Amino acid sequence: MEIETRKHLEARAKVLKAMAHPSRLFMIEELSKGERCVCELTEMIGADISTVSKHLSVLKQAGLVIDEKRGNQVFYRLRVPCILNFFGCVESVLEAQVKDHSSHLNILRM
Amino acid sequence: MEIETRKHLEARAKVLKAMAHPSRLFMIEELSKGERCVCELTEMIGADISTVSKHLSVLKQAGLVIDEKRGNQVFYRLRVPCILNFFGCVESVLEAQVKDHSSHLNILRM
DNA sequence: AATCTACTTGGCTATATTGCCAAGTACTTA
DNA sequence: TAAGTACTTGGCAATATAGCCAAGTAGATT
Repeated sequence: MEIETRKHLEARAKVLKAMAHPSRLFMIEELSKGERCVCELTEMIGADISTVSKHLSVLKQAGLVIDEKRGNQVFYRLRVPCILNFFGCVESVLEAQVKDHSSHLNILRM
Repeated sequence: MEIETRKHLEARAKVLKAMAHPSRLFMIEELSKGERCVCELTEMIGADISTVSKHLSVLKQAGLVIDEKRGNQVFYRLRVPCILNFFGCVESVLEAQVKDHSSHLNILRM
């Protein structure tokens, strides 16, 4: 495999990896509705604020969100709006799994 | 956060996590062109066959691929064709990063 | 200035992931 | 049946991730 290909794959993997956590997915969904401060996300997620802050920093490192300090709060927002379309496909993977599961059940029923 | 929401987020995170590795992204791309046996993928990736086999098993667990044994080879193929559209958005994240980087350079130039 | 609120960062432990080698399975061919 | 090919699985060491607490920073309030 070429070195360029590998670098490109690594860059894409980094973005996906950043999204690949339940709390971070939640944040992305929530931020798709508009900007949120760390304290709002913390309350919704119900983890320690330091944990939430670190998750947000992962999203920021991956280029998915932008932060802006206003007063003593820090607001985060999505940097790329299309992120959400993303989930359509993830859903179809999950639906295919459900389908397979039920067809297994059908086989058992026969 | 509700328990249902959390479960759903975990399911989606699992799919993304399975994709979030350079070699596995490569496999997905390659499989989008058609089925491939483990040995073909192994040669392209250049890792140990056991490593490649384990990566494929991660993709399978996540419901992204299906395997079929024919003779003494095992062929893998994508289970959900839309996976590739996925990457359009990842690309736009990466492009946004490049843009930001170059605007930083512009600032330095001023 | 002292205190409060909202965060970030360091440090730690527990847990998960990665990738290799070695060993096992399952077909195929000699 | 013996040996080869194509895989999968177990086991291990190195590395990365997750989440909490404690400590630090920065702006707001008293």
